[in-house]
Amino acid sequence: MSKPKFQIPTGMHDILPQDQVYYEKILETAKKVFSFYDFDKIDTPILEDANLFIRSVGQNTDIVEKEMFSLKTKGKDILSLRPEGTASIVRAYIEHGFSSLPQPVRLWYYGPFFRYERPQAGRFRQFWQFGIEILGENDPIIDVQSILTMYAILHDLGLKNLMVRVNSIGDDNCRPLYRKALVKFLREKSSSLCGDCNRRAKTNPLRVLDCKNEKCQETLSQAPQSVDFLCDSCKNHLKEVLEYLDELKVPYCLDSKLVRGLDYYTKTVFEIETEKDGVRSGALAGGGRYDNLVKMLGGGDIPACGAAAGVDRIISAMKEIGAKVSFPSVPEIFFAQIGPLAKKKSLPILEDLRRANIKVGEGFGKDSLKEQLGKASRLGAKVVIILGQREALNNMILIRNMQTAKQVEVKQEDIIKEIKNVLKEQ
RNA sequence: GCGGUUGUAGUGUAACGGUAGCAUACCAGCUUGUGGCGCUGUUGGCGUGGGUUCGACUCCCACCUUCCGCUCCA
Repeated sequence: MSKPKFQIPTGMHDILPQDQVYYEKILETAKKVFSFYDFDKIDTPILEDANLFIRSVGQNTDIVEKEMFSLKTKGKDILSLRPEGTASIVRAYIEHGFSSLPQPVRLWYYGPFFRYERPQAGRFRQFWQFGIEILGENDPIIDVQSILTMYAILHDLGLKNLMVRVNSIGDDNCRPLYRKALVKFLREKSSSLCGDCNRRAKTNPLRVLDCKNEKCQETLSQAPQSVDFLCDSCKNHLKEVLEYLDELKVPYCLDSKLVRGLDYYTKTVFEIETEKDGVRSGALAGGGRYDNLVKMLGGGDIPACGAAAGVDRIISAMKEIGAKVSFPSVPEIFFAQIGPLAKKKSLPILEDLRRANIKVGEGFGKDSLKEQLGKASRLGAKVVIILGQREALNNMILIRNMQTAKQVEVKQEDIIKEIKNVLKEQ
């Protein structure tokens, strides 16, 4: 009979113990910033009604067209593994009547997201994101707070050469005008654009601007720019955003070609990446304003703004620059036991140590003292406490200093006190 | 979805159309109450399925997987 062989599904990965420190470090850093800016945590389910994403992210986006993991329940509902966070949070905002809370409502989240794509650098089918949403306020300072919150976290993680790219894609008043002008331009230049661009010119013209093809970029450098078409209110909004950014001295640039692949954005859009000598990392975080989404999903006329960051990508960036993360502390104390009676008494003693908040390792499963001391040594323990048959009978216990190889015998009831003394001396 | 790339013990790596080595880790010993080393030994592998062949880890095909690029995004 052959052994069954299971493999992790495409694009998924195990987060092994040695990588957990990175995830913890990022979460911890993010939490500090979130707490300072008064964000509250929210968790939403990993599965949602597929239509929630189709409505919000957009029917014609790649995410919806080909990247959703969907399934049908026994009740015939179509559910999808969440491909992003904003839609669920807006749903929760509406469903729980958050509009009756003091506005704006500031929320943060952290968790796994899923997109059915071909895996490649910084891209997986299950990936981790943290993000924020600020709902119920349309002041441009909120946009800048979203940017700043993400920037601060990346900065605090030690990432260098961060660059914020900002753009405005207008609103329902002015975007159609821009779109029209762009389509006209694309049609005129269609012979000097690649096939992909021509296809996208029809389905989602704004995204032609993203094309990586050099020849297309050359042509597109003369394309109309969205900022030139903004209506007065959008223009002012952008102007204020940039003014706040100037005050902050955050490195940023206005990138007229920055458009995002989700349909719900209005006005401000942004991405944060690292950029050194013209080499760009690709987005580590991104977001923008979405003033129409709450209404689109059945809520009130609530403006909002948000951002999300890719944890896996941040980790690659951290590893590239050799960012320091602290590894979990190894126990300084090791417990060794000899003989059946001592072994029986060992668990209660360990419990006493745990209650006294003393971290201690053990070598149960290895019964020879030699092996246990070997393990203690390899772990780097400074002190080993030894309970043998003799000590167990006399209610005594040995404390061995691993550096000096000296050991003393103390009463079992004094073990906590004695250990604390020894640790103090270290 | 398209293009390229990858697949040999847990990990890292060899070789060959004819019985798969090496290193490291793990486990067990080195006489049973005292140290990381050392020595000895054991366990464990050709991604899957077909085809060619007397014989395939090796050649061919398909699929799966890995990584990279396109698409797109975090």
